[in-house]
Amino acid sequence: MSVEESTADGVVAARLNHLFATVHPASRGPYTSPEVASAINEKAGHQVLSATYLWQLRKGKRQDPTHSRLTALADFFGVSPMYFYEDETAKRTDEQLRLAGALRNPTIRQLVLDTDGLSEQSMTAIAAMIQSARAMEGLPPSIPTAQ
Amino acid sequence: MSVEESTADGVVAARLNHLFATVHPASRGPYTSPEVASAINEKAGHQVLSATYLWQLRKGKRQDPTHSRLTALADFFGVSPMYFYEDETAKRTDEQLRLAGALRNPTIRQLVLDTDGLSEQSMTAIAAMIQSARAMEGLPPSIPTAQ
DNA sequence: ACACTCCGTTCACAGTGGTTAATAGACGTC
DNA sequence: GACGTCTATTAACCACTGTGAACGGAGTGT
Repeated sequence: MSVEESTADGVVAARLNHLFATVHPASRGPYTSPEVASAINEKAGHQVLSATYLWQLRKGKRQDPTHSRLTALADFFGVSPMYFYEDETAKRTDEQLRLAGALRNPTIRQLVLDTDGLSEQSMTAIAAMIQSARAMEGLPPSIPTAQ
Repeated sequence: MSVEESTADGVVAARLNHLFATVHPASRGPYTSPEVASAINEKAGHQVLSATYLWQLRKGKRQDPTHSRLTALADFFGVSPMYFYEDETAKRTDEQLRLAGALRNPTIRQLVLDTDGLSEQSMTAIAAMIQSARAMEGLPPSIPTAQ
Protein backbone atom coordinates (compact mmCIF):
# COMPACT_ATOMS: atom_id res chain seq x y z
CA MET A 1 0.00 0.00 0.00
CA SER A 2 1.56 3.24 -1.02
CA VAL A 3 1.18 6.03 1.46
CA GLU A 4 2.75 8.55 -0.89
CA GLU A 5 -0.07 11.04 -0.85
CA SER A 6 -2.47 9.69 1.74
CA THR A 7 -1.15 11.34 4.90
CA ALA A 8 -1.19 15.09 4.67
CA ASP A 9 2.35 15.32 5.90
CA GLY A 10 5.16 17.46 4.54
CA VAL A 11 5.13 19.23 7.85
CA VAL A 12 8.54 17.79 8.61
CA ALA A 13 9.94 19.13 5.36
CA ALA A 14 8.50 22.58 5.93
CA ARG A 15 9.78 22.83 9.47
CA LEU A 16 13.19 21.50 8.51
CA ASN A 17 13.58 24.04 5.74
CA HIS A 18 12.53 26.79 8.06
CA LEU A 19 15.24 25.73 10.46
CA PHE A 20 17.83 25.71 7.70
CA ALA A 21 16.69 29.15 6.55
CA THR A 22 16.68 30.78 9.95
CA VAL A 23 19.09 28.96 12.23
CA HIS A 24 22.64 29.82 11.21
CA PRO A 25 25.36 32.23 12.32
CA ALA A 26 24.70 35.79 11.25
CA SER A 27 28.18 35.89 9.77
CA ARG A 28 27.40 33.33 7.10
CA GLY A 29 24.62 31.85 5.01
CA PRO A 30 22.47 28.81 5.83
CA TYR A 31 24.07 25.48 6.57
CA THR A 32 24.10 22.94 3.77
CA SER A 33 22.73 19.43 4.11
CA PRO A 34 26.19 17.78 4.09
CA GLU A 35 27.37 20.22 6.72
CA VAL A 36 24.52 19.40 9.07
CA ALA A 37 24.77 15.66 8.48
CA SER A 38 28.51 15.69 9.15
CA ALA A 39 28.15 17.77 12.28
CA ILE A 40 25.48 15.48 13.67
CA ASN A 41 27.42 12.31 12.89
CA GLU A 42 30.63 13.72 14.27
CA LYS A 43 29.04 14.74 17.52
CA ALA A 44 27.30 11.41 17.90
CA GLY A 45 30.49 9.49 17.19
CA HIS A 46 28.68 7.26 14.74
CA GLN A 47 26.54 7.60 11.66
CA VAL A 48 23.11 8.96 12.48
CA LEU A 49 21.96 10.11 9.07
CA SER A 50 23.37 10.70 5.60
CA ALA A 51 23.49 13.96 3.69
CA THR A 52 21.40 12.40 0.96
CA TYR A 53 18.68 11.40 3.35
CA LEU A 54 18.66 14.81 4.97
CA TRP A 55 18.21 16.36 1.57
CA GLN A 56 15.35 13.97 0.82
CA LEU A 57 13.67 14.99 4.06
CA ARG A 58 13.97 18.63 3.12
CA LYS A 59 12.44 17.95 -0.27
CA GLY A 60 9.61 15.92 1.21
CA LYS A 61 10.71 12.82 -0.66
CA ARG A 62 11.01 11.07 2.66
CA GLN A 63 8.38 11.99 5.19
CA ASP A 64 8.44 9.85 8.27
CA PRO A 65 11.84 9.81 9.98
CA THR A 66 12.44 7.85 13.14
CA HIS A 67 12.39 9.20 16.66
CA SER A 68 16.18 9.21 16.97
CA ARG A 69 16.96 11.08 13.75
CA LEU A 70 14.38 13.75 14.40
CA THR A 71 15.86 14.22 17.84
CA ALA A 72 19.34 14.59 16.41
CA LEU A 73 18.16 17.24 13.98
CA ALA A 74 16.29 19.20 16.64
CA ASP A 75 19.37 18.93 18.79
CA PHE A 76 21.64 20.31 16.10
CA PHE A 77 19.44 23.32 15.50
CA GLY A 78 19.03 23.90 19.20
CA VAL A 79 15.28 23.51 19.25
CA SER A 80 13.06 21.17 21.17
CA PRO A 81 11.99 18.01 19.32
CA MET A 82 8.55 19.41 19.97
CA TYR A 83 9.23 21.79 17.12
CA PHE A 84 8.47 19.05 14.63
CA TYR A 85 5.24 18.13 16.33
CA GLU A 86 3.91 21.62 16.83
CA ASP A 87 1.56 21.34 13.92
CA GLU A 88 -0.27 18.33 15.22
CA THR A 89 -0.37 19.64 18.74
CA ALA A 90 -1.35 23.10 17.63
CA LYS A 91 -4.45 21.81 15.94
CA ARG A 92 -6.10 21.56 19.30
CA THR A 93 -9.79 22.06 19.13
CA ASP A 94 -11.57 24.79 20.99
CA GLU A 95 -12.89 22.12 23.28
CA GLN A 96 -9.38 21.05 24.21
CA LEU A 97 -8.36 24.59 24.91
CA ARG A 98 -11.38 25.19 27.10
CA LEU A 99 -10.70 21.91 28.88
CA ALA A 100 -7.14 22.97 29.57
CA GLY A 101 -8.38 26.24 30.98
CA ALA A 102 -10.95 24.61 33.21
CA LEU A 103 -8.46 22.05 34.50
CA ARG A 104 -6.25 24.75 35.94
CA ASN A 105 -8.81 24.84 38.72
CA PRO A 106 -7.78 22.30 41.41
CA THR A 107 -11.39 21.78 42.45
CA ILE A 108 -12.36 20.75 38.94
CA ARG A 109 -9.35 18.46 38.67
CA GLN A 110 -10.36 16.66 41.82
CA LEU A 111 -13.91 16.49 40.55
CA VAL A 112 -12.74 14.75 37.39
CA LEU A 113 -10.68 12.20 39.28
CA ASP A 114 -13.59 11.40 41.57
CA THR A 115 -16.07 11.14 38.74
CA ASP A 116 -13.92 8.66 36.86
CA GLY A 117 -15.10 5.17 37.60
CA LEU A 118 -18.71 6.09 38.31
CA SER A 119 -21.49 4.51 36.28
CA GLU A 120 -22.93 6.43 33.34
CA GLN A 121 -26.14 6.62 35.34
CA SER A 122 -24.49 8.51 38.17
CA MET A 123 -22.71 10.74 35.73
CA THR A 124 -26.00 11.65 34.12
CA ALA A 125 -27.42 12.61 37.49
CA ILE A 126 -24.40 14.73 38.23
CA ALA A 127 -24.62 16.38 34.83
CA ALA A 128 -28.24 17.28 35.58
CA MET A 129 -27.24 18.84 38.88
CA ILE A 130 -24.58 20.88 37.13
CA GLN A 131 -27.19 22.13 34.69
CA SER A 132 -29.34 23.26 37.63
CA ALA A 133 -26.42 25.07 39.15
CA ARG A 134 -25.72 26.78 35.85
CA ALA A 135 -29.34 27.91 35.60
CA MET A 136 -29.31 29.25 39.14
CA GLU A 137 -26.18 31.22 38.45
CA GLY A 138 -27.56 32.64 35.23
CA LEU A 139 -25.16 30.75 32.95
CA PRO A 140 -26.25 29.42 29.54
CA PRO A 141 -27.51 25.80 29.78
CA SER A 142 -24.68 23.92 28.13
CA ILE A 143 -22.14 24.44 25.47
CA PRO A 144 -22.52 21.74 22.85
CA THR A 145 -19.33 20.13 21.61
CA ALA A 146 -18.56 18.21 18.48
CA GLN A 147 -16.77 14.83 18.34
CA MET B 1 21.87 17.11 24.83
CA SER B 2 23.73 14.11 23.60
CA VAL B 3 22.41 12.53 20.48
CA GLU B 4 23.18 8.93 21.24
CA GLU B 5 20.98 8.90 24.29
CA SER B 6 17.90 9.62 22.25
CA THR B 7 17.68 5.94 21.44
CA ALA B 8 18.84 4.81 24.84
CA ASP B 9 17.63 1.32 25.50
CA GLY B 10 14.02 1.02 26.37
CA VAL B 11 13.11 4.65 26.88
CA VAL B 12 10.16 4.42 24.55
CA ALA B 13 9.20 1.05 25.97
CA ALA B 14 9.32 2.26 29.56
CA ARG B 15 7.35 5.41 28.87
CA LEU B 16 4.82 3.50 26.82
CA ASN B 17 4.26 0.93 29.51
CA HIS B 18 3.83 3.62 32.09
CA LEU B 19 1.14 5.18 29.94
CA PHE B 20 -0.61 1.83 29.60
CA ALA B 21 -0.44 1.29 33.33
CA THR B 22 -1.59 4.77 34.26
CA VAL B 23 -3.86 6.15 31.58
CA HIS B 24 -7.13 4.27 31.63
CA PRO B 25 -10.61 4.75 33.08
CA ALA B 26 -10.82 3.97 36.76
CA SER B 27 -13.76 1.69 36.06
CA ARG B 28 -11.61 -0.81 34.24
CA GLY B 29 -8.11 -2.15 33.90
CA PRO B 30 -5.42 -0.98 31.52
CA TYR B 31 -6.04 -0.92 27.80
CA THR B 32 -4.65 -3.85 25.84
CA SER B 33 -2.37 -3.45 22.84
CA PRO B 34 -5.04 -4.52 20.33
CA GLU B 35 -7.49 -2.09 21.88
CA VAL B 36 -5.16 0.86 21.54
CA ALA B 37 -4.10 -0.07 18.02
CA SER B 38 -7.71 -0.42 16.91
CA ALA B 39 -8.73 2.87 18.50
CA ILE B 40 -5.87 4.71 16.82
CA ASN B 41 -6.51 3.17 13.41
CA GLU B 42 -10.22 3.78 13.65
CA LYS B 43 -9.79 7.41 14.55
CA ALA B 44 -7.26 7.93 11.77
CA GLY B 45 -9.48 6.27 9.20
CA HIS B 46 -6.59 4.17 7.95
CA GLN B 47 -4.01 1.79 9.34
CA VAL B 48 -1.42 3.58 11.44
CA LEU B 49 0.07 0.71 13.41
CA SER B 50 -0.61 -2.93 14.14
CA ALA B 51 -1.29 -4.48 17.51
CA THR B 52 1.75 -6.68 17.09
CA TYR B 53 4.04 -3.75 16.48
CA LEU B 54 2.63 -1.90 19.46
CA TRP B 55 3.35 -4.93 21.56
CA GLN B 56 6.91 -5.07 20.21
CA LEU B 57 7.40 -1.44 21.18
CA ARG B 58 6.18 -2.15 24.69
CA LYS B 59 8.57 -5.06 24.99
CA GLY B 60 11.49 -3.04 23.68
CA LYS B 61 11.90 -5.37 20.70
CA ARG B 62 11.44 -2.34 18.45
CA GLN B 63 12.86 0.89 19.74
CA ASP B 64 12.80 3.60 17.12
CA PRO B 65 9.28 4.27 15.86
CA THR B 66 8.59 6.86 13.20
CA HIS B 67 7.32 10.36 13.77
CA SER B 68 3.77 9.56 12.73
CA ARG B 69 3.27 6.51 14.91
CA LEU B 70 4.76 8.12 17.98
CA THR B 71 2.46 11.07 17.46
CA ALA B 72 -0.56 8.80 17.17
CA LEU B 73 0.32 7.04 20.41
CA ALA B 74 0.88 10.27 22.31
CA ASP B 75 -2.38 11.55 20.94
CA PHE B 76 -4.30 8.48 22.06
CA PHE B 77 -3.04 8.75 25.61
CA GLY B 78 -3.63 12.48 25.68
CA VAL B 79 -0.02 13.40 26.32
CA SER B 80 2.46 15.48 24.38
CA PRO B 81 4.87 13.60 22.10
CA MET B 82 7.48 15.22 24.31
CA TYR B 83 6.60 12.59 26.85
CA PHE B 84 8.68 10.02 24.98
CA TYR B 85 11.84 12.09 24.98
CA GLU B 86 14.72 11.64 27.31
CA ASP B 87 15.46 15.27 28.04
CA GLU B 88 11.89 15.92 28.98
CA THR B 89 11.87 18.70 31.53
CA ALA B 90 8.44 18.72 33.06
CA LYS B 91 7.63 15.13 33.76
CA ARG B 92 3.96 14.49 34.03
CA THR B 93 2.71 13.59 37.43
CA ASP B 94 0.55 10.56 37.89
CA GLU B 95 -2.33 12.88 38.64
CA GLN B 96 -2.00 14.39 35.23
CA LEU B 97 -1.91 10.98 33.64
CA ARG B 98 -5.02 9.92 35.55
CA LEU B 99 -6.70 13.10 34.40
CA ALA B 100 -5.80 12.28 30.85
CA GLY B 101 -7.34 8.85 31.24
CA ALA B 102 -10.57 10.20 32.70
CA LEU B 103 -10.85 12.85 30.01
CA ARG B 104 -11.03 10.23 27.31
CA ASN B 105 -14.63 9.85 28.41
CA PRO B 106 -16.84 12.33 26.49
CA THR B 107 -19.31 12.55 29.36
CA ILE B 108 -16.61 13.66 31.74
CA ARG B 109 -15.26 16.17 29.25
CA GLN B 110 -18.69 17.74 28.92
CA LEU B 111 -19.02 17.76 32.68
CA VAL B 112 -15.78 19.70 33.03
CA LEU B 113 -16.81 22.27 30.46
CA ASP B 114 -20.15 22.79 32.16
CA THR B 115 -18.61 23.04 35.60
CA ASP B 116 -16.18 25.70 34.53
CA GLY B 117 -17.55 29.09 35.48
CA LEU B 118 -19.66 27.90 38.38
CA SER B 119 -19.17 29.37 41.84
CA GLU B 120 -17.01 27.48 44.32
CA GLN B 121 -20.16 27.00 46.35
CA SER B 122 -21.89 25.12 43.53
CA MET B 123 -18.78 23.12 42.92
CA THR B 124 -18.66 22.07 46.53
CA ALA B 125 -22.24 20.87 46.29
CA ILE B 126 -21.46 18.93 43.16
CA ALA B 127 -18.37 17.43 44.77
CA ALA B 128 -20.54 16.26 47.66
CA MET B 129 -22.97 14.65 45.26
CA ILE B 130 -20.12 12.86 43.55
CA GLN B 131 -18.95 11.52 46.89
CA SER B 132 -22.45 10.18 47.53
CA ALA B 133 -22.48 8.48 44.18
CA ARG B 134 -19.08 6.95 44.89
CA ALA B 135 -20.33 5.62 48.21
CA MET B 136 -23.43 4.14 46.59
CA GLU B 137 -21.34 2.39 44.00
CA GLY B 138 -18.93 1.02 46.56
CA LEU B 139 -15.98 3.11 45.48
CA PRO B 140 -13.47 4.54 47.98
CA PRO B 141 -14.41 8.06 49.15
CA SER B 142 -11.83 9.99 47.21
CA ILE B 143 -8.60 9.28 45.47
CA PRO B 144 -5.87 11.24 47.20
CA THR B 145 -3.77 13.40 44.92
CA ALA B 146 -0.03 13.57 45.32
CA GLN B 147 0.38 17.19 44.09
C1' DA C 1 40.98 26.11 -20.82
C1' DC C 2 41.72 22.94 -17.21
C1' DA C 3 41.60 21.02 -12.75
C1' DC C 4 39.67 21.04 -8.30
C1' DT C 5 36.06 21.27 -4.90
C1' DC C 6 31.70 21.40 -3.03
C1' DC C 7 26.71 21.09 -3.43
C1' DG C 8 22.30 19.36 -5.27
C1' DT C 9 20.19 15.56 -7.34
C1' DT C 10 19.23 10.88 -8.82
C1' DC C 11 18.94 5.93 -8.42
C1' DA C 12 19.60 1.21 -7.20
C1' DC C 13 20.10 -1.21 -3.24
C1' DA C 14 20.80 -2.30 1.83
C1' DG C 15 18.71 -2.31 6.30
C1' DT C 16 15.08 -2.09 9.39
C1' DG C 17 10.56 -0.47 10.83
C1' DG C 18 6.25 -2.51 10.55
C1' DT C 19 2.69 -6.19 9.04
C1' DT C 20 0.39 -10.57 8.42
C1' DA C 21 -0.56 -15.06 9.76
C1' DA C 22 -0.32 -18.46 12.87
C1' DT C 23 0.19 -20.67 17.57
C1' DA C 24 -0.34 -21.00 22.47
C1' DG C 25 -2.52 -19.63 26.67
C1' DA C 26 -6.24 -17.53 29.64
C1' DC C 27 -11.02 -16.84 30.53
C1' DG C 28 -15.77 -17.39 30.12
C1' DT C 29 -19.95 -20.18 28.74
C1' DC C 30 -22.99 -23.61 26.63
C1' DG D 1 -15.43 -31.21 27.96
C1' DA D 2 -15.69 -28.54 23.93
C1' DC D 3 -16.31 -24.24 21.79
C1' DG D 4 -15.67 -19.31 21.10
C1' DT D 5 -13.23 -15.13 22.14
C1' DC D 6 -9.75 -12.55 23.70
C1' DT D 7 -4.59 -11.41 24.32
C1' DA D 8 0.40 -12.40 24.24
C1' DT D 9 4.02 -14.12 21.54
C1' DT D 10 6.61 -15.79 17.57
C1' DA D 11 8.36 -15.98 12.95
C1' DA D 12 8.31 -15.02 8.03
C1' DC D 13 7.60 -11.51 5.32
C1' DC D 14 7.04 -6.74 2.96
C1' DA D 15 7.38 -1.78 2.25
C1' DC D 16 9.54 2.13 3.23
C1' DT D 17 13.26 4.48 5.51
C1' DG D 18 17.89 5.39 4.83
C1' DT D 19 22.65 4.70 2.24
C1' DG D 20 26.49 4.76 -1.13
C1' DA D 21 27.91 5.81 -5.44
C1' DA D 22 27.43 8.06 -8.96
C1' DC D 23 26.58 12.61 -12.36
C1' DG D 24 25.88 17.55 -13.56
C1' DG D 25 26.47 22.23 -12.36
C1' DA D 26 28.37 26.35 -10.10
C1' DG D 27 32.19 28.60 -8.08
C1' DT D 28 37.48 29.24 -7.60
C1' DG D 29 42.04 29.18 -8.55
C1' DT D 30 45.98 28.32 -12.04
